[in-house]
Amino acid sequence: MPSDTRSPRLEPPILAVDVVLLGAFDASLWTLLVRREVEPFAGRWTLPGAFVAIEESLEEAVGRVLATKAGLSDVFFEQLYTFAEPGRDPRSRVVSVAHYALVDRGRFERVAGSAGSPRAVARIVVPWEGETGGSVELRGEEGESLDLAFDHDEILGMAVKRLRGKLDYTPVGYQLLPERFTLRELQTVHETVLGRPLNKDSFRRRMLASGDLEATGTKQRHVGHRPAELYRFRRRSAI
Amino acid sequence: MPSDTRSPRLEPPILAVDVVLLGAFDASLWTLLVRREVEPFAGRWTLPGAFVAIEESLEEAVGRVLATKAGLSDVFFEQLYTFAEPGRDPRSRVVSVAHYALVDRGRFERVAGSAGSPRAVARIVVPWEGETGGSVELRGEEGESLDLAFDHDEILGMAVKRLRGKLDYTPVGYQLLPERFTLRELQTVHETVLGRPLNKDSFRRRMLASGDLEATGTKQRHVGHRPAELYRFRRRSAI
DNA sequence: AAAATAGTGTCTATTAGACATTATTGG
DNA sequence: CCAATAATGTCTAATAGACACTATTTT
Repeated sequence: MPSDTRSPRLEPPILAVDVVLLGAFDASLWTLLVRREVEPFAGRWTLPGAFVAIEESLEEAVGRVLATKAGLSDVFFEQLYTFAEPGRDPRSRVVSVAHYALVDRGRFERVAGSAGSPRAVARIVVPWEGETGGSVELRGEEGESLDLAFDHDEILGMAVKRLRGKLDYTPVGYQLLPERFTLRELQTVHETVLGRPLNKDSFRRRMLASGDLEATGTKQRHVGHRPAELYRFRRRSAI
Repeated sequence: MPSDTRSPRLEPPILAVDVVLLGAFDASLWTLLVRREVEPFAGRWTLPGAFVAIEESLEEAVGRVLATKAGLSDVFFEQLYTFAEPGRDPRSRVVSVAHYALVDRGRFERVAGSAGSPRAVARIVVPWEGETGGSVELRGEEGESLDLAFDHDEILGMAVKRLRGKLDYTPVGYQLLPERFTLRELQTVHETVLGRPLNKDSFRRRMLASGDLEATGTKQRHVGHRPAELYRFRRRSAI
């Protein structure tokens, strides 16, 4: 809310949200795409998104996108970045507040399973290490390369970079797992997000020392080897 | 850019940028405020901001705010977060893309020195530790408490939190120092931002090992003690 | 019993913190 | 010479990585 009364002519942009829905399994990050029906970029793939309604908050709009395009509710998500270049949409000025959302494998695959609808899941191939950042590549079901419309490749790259950065010092990784999980599953999720192997012993110690984990007292079953303890994520108490 | 053609009625919000201009010296973070002339909140303090013009990028708008309200050019800044709650401006829906900008003490004080204009510098008092986050307090010249209009206190708190988070793993701290600086000055800036003392030896080693520093070969002068080497920030080479 | 992974214990390497010592300037 | 801070060297504590060994399940 600027107090500048001498500012240039006002621009009434269209406000939108785009959502990078992420899952982490089978040694890859995965995301949900929808096929665009209308021009421009008709027939091309995009991130799921929607225009923000009057009197609707960004969070409500994201919730609506997740419900409408993915059939999901109660999903963890966070604001990522706002994309507002004047030329990013050839029609008119569209300001998109990008978000990323995280779900566990089961929920992600249920979204993917609803065939026939104009959506797809794509495997994300990250060609850079650490938090270097940059573009990522997308592969469809047959391993074919997928191109995104608008600046959505940039949004996707930023989502991966942000997730990698947040993984170490926030409890964001738990959002990619079901309620109960083993330490090995947690490590695999971290390795998938970070794109590199982690030391098992050190990872174990670090996670158990974090205070974020609570043993459920139950173990895996029918796994063909010694079953691992199942843990639950416990929100850090204040202080 | 959503492909959802069934979305609800579109809302043409007003797009704005707000800028948290930060300096770090005298054991505090400082920020620039402007006095609001018009209703609502006439007479109250706000962050400097402006509406975004048609065909103007967010970066251009931020540059314009820094030039107009602070007389600064070539300032480091980054996008912080987008505030879009429908009720945050009582007039109409204003979506503000908040940014934070960093300058060294000299540049900050030159901004502050232009008296008479409806602006002020305020000392930021952070009542929380680490990256807990939350509100911060503002103190004017005589130590009086300053209240901000709109949700600008929330923006300010988020800027401090973000800066603390980025300090350790990005070269953002150098933006708060002039081109040449001593290791002690760098440490003082870090301590000011983080709000806690740092171990001198460990800080020295860490900074020198980072590869971000280049000794200029010149030293401080007339300092009443052994003069320290002056360093320059060197951008990390790619790879 | 064999296969496979979970979980523990211990040693080593790396990094951070503490502290003593020397170095270099202004007064 | 004295005061003050820079810069170096060394010891110790904490943390991460490596690896051996034991434990518990299914087949």
